[in-house]
Amino acid sequence: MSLFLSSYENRLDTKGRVSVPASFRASVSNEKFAGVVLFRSFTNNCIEGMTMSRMEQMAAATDKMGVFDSELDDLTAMLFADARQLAFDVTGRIIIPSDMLAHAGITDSAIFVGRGNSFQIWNPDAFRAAQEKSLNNLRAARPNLKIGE
Amino acid sequence: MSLFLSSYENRLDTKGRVSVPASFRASVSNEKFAGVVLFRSFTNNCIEGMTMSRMEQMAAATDKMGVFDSELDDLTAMLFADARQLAFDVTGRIIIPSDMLAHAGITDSAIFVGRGNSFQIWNPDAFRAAQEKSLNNLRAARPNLKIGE
DNA sequence: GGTTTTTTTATGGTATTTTATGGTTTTTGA
DNA sequence: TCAAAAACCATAAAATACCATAAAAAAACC
Repeated sequence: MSLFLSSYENRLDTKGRVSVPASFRASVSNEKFAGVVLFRSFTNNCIEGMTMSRMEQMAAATDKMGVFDSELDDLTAMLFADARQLAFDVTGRIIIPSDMLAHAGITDSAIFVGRGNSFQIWNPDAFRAAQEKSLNNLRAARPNLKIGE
Repeated sequence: MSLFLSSYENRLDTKGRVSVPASFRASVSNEKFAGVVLFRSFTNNCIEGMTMSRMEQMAAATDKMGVFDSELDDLTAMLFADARQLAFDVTGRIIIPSDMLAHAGITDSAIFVGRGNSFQIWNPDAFRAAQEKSLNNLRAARPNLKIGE
């Protein structure tokens, strides 16, 4: 799977359709499902997005936990119950459900934000503010990311 | 097997018929049994649903427990004795048995809730309350789900 | 290097199909 | 024979596919 990189701001039309950035579509192009899976973020006021195969990996990961585990309940409730699979139309657009738009405070335009193996969709202004905050957090405390094991 | 994602609220008609959401039917479409298996949840006031092949996986998983385990007795009683297989009619509807409706408190409408490899059927109001609770739980403590090994 | 041409991408509107849902008729089986 | 279940038919609403154009990016050209 190729990575979701960079940020792209696109307009919503009257029917709520919005183009998924071409470069994101390219990242999905060799998936069997030609579209994306979205769900409301429970950490930010934004929408989380990923490929279907990534979602299937999530399901496989939950299978390794106990089937009747109560912690798992909450997680699968938000991950799967809230998720929507949205196919691209011919020109590469999706219609973001209105409850998700409300959650993210998106009205007339949305910004698609690359997150590596996934992406997010934000209200453009809210994103810029959050981005500023992330920068300050990182300056205050350098993260401990290791590439070699 | 494709995943059960998202939530769909559908009405029951006077005869108790309710449409299984089209996307759920799609998840079942390459199964040999064109329908679903339901049983009463013993963790929530709802109905558990899955494909026949998932049910077979469950049977295989119970084999890993001791044959004369007393927990297994109760589990298999609910899983297999209580389970009903319901075929879709031409338009994709099923009739949910009345004891299951009573268990879930479903009267005039039901919400089909994706859970990844399975799904649930809830009273819509009860589901929304439970969902709110899950969201709060997750916000309080971020779950630790790892996809890489 | 700058200009023109071509291609890709984003966006707007319309037509078609699918889906949910209500009702009626036929079949089954007790 | 009668009631319950299954099959059949019809329709409105929602979702999806289709077509057409404008804007932007990339490529080709001088």
